[in-house]
Formats: sequence, C-alpha cells, structure tokens
Amino acid sequence: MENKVLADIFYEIADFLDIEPTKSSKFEIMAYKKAGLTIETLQEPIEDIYKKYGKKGLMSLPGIGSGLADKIEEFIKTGKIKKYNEFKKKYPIDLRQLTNIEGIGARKAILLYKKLGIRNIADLKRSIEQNKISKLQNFGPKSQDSIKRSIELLEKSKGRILLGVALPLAEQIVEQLKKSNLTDKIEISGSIRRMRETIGDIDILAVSNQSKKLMDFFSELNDVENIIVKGETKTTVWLKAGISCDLRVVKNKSFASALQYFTGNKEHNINIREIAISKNLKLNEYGLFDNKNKFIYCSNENDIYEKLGMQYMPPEMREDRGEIKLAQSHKIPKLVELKDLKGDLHVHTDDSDGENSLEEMAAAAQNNKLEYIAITNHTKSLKIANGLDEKRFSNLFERIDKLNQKIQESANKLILLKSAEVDILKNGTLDLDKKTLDQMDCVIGAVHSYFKMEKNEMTSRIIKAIESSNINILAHPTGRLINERPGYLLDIEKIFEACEKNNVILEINSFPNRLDLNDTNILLASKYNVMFSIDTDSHRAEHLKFLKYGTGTARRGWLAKEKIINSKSLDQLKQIFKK
DNA sequence: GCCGTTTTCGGCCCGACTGTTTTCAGTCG
Repeated sequence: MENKVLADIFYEIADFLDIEPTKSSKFEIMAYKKAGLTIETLQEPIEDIYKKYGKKGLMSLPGIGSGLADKIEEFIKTGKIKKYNEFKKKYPIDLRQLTNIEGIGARKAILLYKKLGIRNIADLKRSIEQNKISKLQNFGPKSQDSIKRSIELLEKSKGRILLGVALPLAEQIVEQLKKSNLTDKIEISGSIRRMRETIGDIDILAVSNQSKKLMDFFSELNDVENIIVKGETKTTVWLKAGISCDLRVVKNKSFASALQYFTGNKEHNINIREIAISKNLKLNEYGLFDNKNKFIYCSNENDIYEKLGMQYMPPEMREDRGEIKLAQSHKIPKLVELKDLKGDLHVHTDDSDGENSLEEMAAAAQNNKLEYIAITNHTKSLKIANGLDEKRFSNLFERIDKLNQKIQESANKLILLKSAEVDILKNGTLDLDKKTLDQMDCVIGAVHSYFKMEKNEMTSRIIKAIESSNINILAHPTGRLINERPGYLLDIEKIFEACEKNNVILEINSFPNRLDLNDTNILLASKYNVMFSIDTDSHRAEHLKFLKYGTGTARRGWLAKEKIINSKSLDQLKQIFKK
C-alpha cells in the first residue's frame, strides 16, 4: 500500500468535512489534513509501522490519535474507510482533482456538482465551453475566466520543481528586482530558504516604500507569463518556467517577523505562534506584540526566537521535527556551512561519462577554491557510461600523478585523489580487481544496475560491498531520483549499521535530482556513529557548484561539520581512509 | 479530529485577496 493513497483519502475527507461546516468541523478538518501530511511524508510504509508496533505505533505519529489510528487500521485490513465511502456515495465527485484547481475549494466544487452535475475536470471544462459557470449564482464571468486559466495552468504545471532549478530562478528574479531600485531589502523565503528538495512555488519578501511601483515592475518581468493575483502587499504571478512566484511587501519594522513567517514551514510556525501565546505575546507577519497589542521591535529573526525564549534556528531546520524543543533547551547544533567544505570526493571526467577533461575539472576545482577532489570515474561493467577497466585506470592514475605535480607549481594548490565510483555488482562484489583498488586514495561504491531486486537481496548485496573493506564511501545510498524513480527496496537502517561497523562513509549526493541521502534519512542515520561526505557527483565543471544543495540537505538533517569528512583537511582525511 | 511543563477538557494561527456581495464567503498559504 502506498502512503500517498491513504494520505489522499485523508485530504479528501478533510475537503468533504468542509462542505457542511459545524462548530467543531473546522478543527476536525485540520486534524485530517495534518494526519494526511504526516502519512504522506513518512519514510516507511505505514503498513510496516502497523505490523511492527500495532495501533500504538500509529498513535505515536504526529497528528494521529486513537480515532485516526482506527481509520488507518480499517484501511490496512479492509482496503477501505467507511466514513470516506459514505461521503463518496453522497457526493460522487473527484474532489481531489477539482480542488487541485487554483481558486476551487471543496464548497465551490460541491456547488458545481449540485447545480451542474460536475464531477471532474472534464465535466468542468465542458461547462466552461458552454458558458454555464458564469451564469451561476455566486459565480460570474470573472470566476469562469479564472477557473479556465487555472485549469490551463494545472495542465501545464509539472508539479513541484527541483530546488536546483527553483533556486537559480529565484535568485535571478531577485537580482532584477534589486536593480529596479524600488526595494530596500529583499530575500528569498519559503521552502527555497529551507532548502527543500522540491519547490512548489517561489516566495520572495521585500521592503519597499514604493510598493505599487514594485508590484508593477515585478508583474511585468520577462519571466512572467501571467498574473494570478495582484495587490499592494501581495502579488502572485505564473512564471514561464512553470511555477508560480509570490512577492510580498512589508514595512521595514516588520521585515524580521515577515521573514520568519514566510519561511515556514507551516507546522513550525503554528508551534512558534503557540509559544508566543503561552508567553502572553502575539506573533504574526507584522511583528511581535505584547498582550496590550503593543509592537515589540525585533531587528532580525534571532531577536524573535530569543524573545520567545529560544535559540535561533537555521531555516533548514524549521520543519517541526523536534527542532523547537531543541531550541528551547539551547541545543541547536552548529550546522555545517558551504565554506566549511574543503573538497569534493565524487567527480567524473570525460574518461567515463563526464563532459570535461581531467585538466578542466582540476582547473574548475581550483577556481572554486577546493583543496582536493577525488576523480571517481565509472567502472567497466557500466558500459553505457564508458566505464574504465583496470588498464585504463592505471593509465588515468599516471596522468593524475603528473597533473598533481604540475599543479603544485601553481598558485592555487589542489590535490587530485585517485579514486573510482566502483560498481557494486549484482552479487555484491566490486567491479575492479583488488590490485587496482589498492592503488587508490579512496574508493566510492555504488549500485547502478538491477534496481528491482527484492529488499533482502538488495540489502545483503550492498552490505557485502560495505564489509569487503574495499570501499570508503557509499555513493547515493538509496538510488532514488527525485520526480523520476523511487529508491531501490532497502533496509536502510541495516545499511547504516553496517557502515558504522566498517567505517564506511555515507554520501550526501548533491546532484539536484538525487540529494541522496535525503534529510530524513540523514536524521535516521544520525542515530548511528557514522560520517557523511557531501559530494557533487559532478559530470561537468559547473556541477561543482552543486555542493550548496548537498550542504542544504545536510543542514536539513541537522549535521554539524564534525560529521562531514570533506570538511577535514587532506591529512585528516587520509587518516580516516586508512581505517 | 488531536493534544497536554496551566493534561482528560477546552482550546486549536490568522491575514490577504478576489469576486460578487453591499458586508462577506471562499480560497490560499
């Protein structure tokens, strides 16, 4: 059973509840939505949790109490939920699909069903063509038009886009807004600031005393396809890139609280606000207020958290995963920063499937002020990537030696490490002979074939490689590609355990569609005494810049630089690899 | 529906924007 299926049912129940509001349904709706989110973002099948720990296990999940645990149990046992089926019988419509349309919520969807029998988007499109929506009470020509546009956008939208796409896009928009000279302060907020792996929309926050002009400037940018809403403090546009972008303008004195508010996430903010209330304060996007509604000036976010009795919290941690308690007891770790990273241990060249030569990658690394990079080309069985055999590796290592010598004469010191991204074959053995592996400074092991193995088989396969004492780093441990394919079936905690025992380092692959390990797996792995390596998996010189995405992911996993091997000097690193 | 360092009842975040109203409901984040 997929968690998403159950999560969607909970979301839909929440929508159904919204149709006939009662005094308490507002909160029941919130409960279903919160539980839906919990289930959707769970890292293991909810069925497994139920099998292992029963109803109690379900109830230990945030937002799931006795009532909803019963519903989950019912679903696992019978494949359905009575309450949901009753709603479905009364309103046989595709509510999830319809409410996906911007501007249509549950109540409008039901209204459309009752008046026009609309059950899904296809029905809705037909009614728009026949000009029926605009004649409905409470709707008008503008509503019909906006629904029509929303459907078009939905059909074009690719859903959440990669952080690696959204961040550069947001930076480029911010640059243009800065150049307008209409803003005094401007920051990217929202999920980009939290460095989430995928982004649903771009949020930008600005201070301006020419708000109207700024909004005009923003909505007329070249990147904009059309305007969704436009006001003096909030404007939303649809970008040609296929994502929406919000610009919000606040007064200077509200900037800190607005930045806190719009960075989120929502659950984190709700908790923070509740803490404010418990201290007889009120926090909203305009500021912090005392019980007489008197404004309390905060010059930055640090000020706000401090006045609430907490330690400052890096944006990447604000996901309501226990960070608030940590901040209250002043135990927020000092997270790794991009500038802490001294090297990159996963870099390809055109010897296998990279696009740049050894020399070009070395030059790029020097430009990026890296002290060392490991040249990790693919091995022979990965034919599609032009993997190297023992003989070609031997030749490559001679070239690396020569280039290292040459570089030592230049100003920007850099050491190239002899390495490989060795294939972990189907039976768990490595794709190179021991003699060749022994010549390397370090070895990365990775799975690139037979993804569809059974869970136990795949777990043993990888553990065999970890125990071989021939690899130092396990690359992209789960093999997932964001928005493309899930990871292979794996008992991930057994992998972490094996890494701890055998001193094998876990990679945090920074490639934007990998980010593997991801934040939740890093948090899980942190229960074990393991180290991590933030690597780019560069296949081109520009890819070396991806370190920032891996760093963001590590920060989302609460990692301090002490846990990151490539924050260490080369000498320290070699000590670690010797083990 | 959930939840608890004011615990088993009584709270539960809150403001912006829009369209169609003529004072507000619905939607969104």
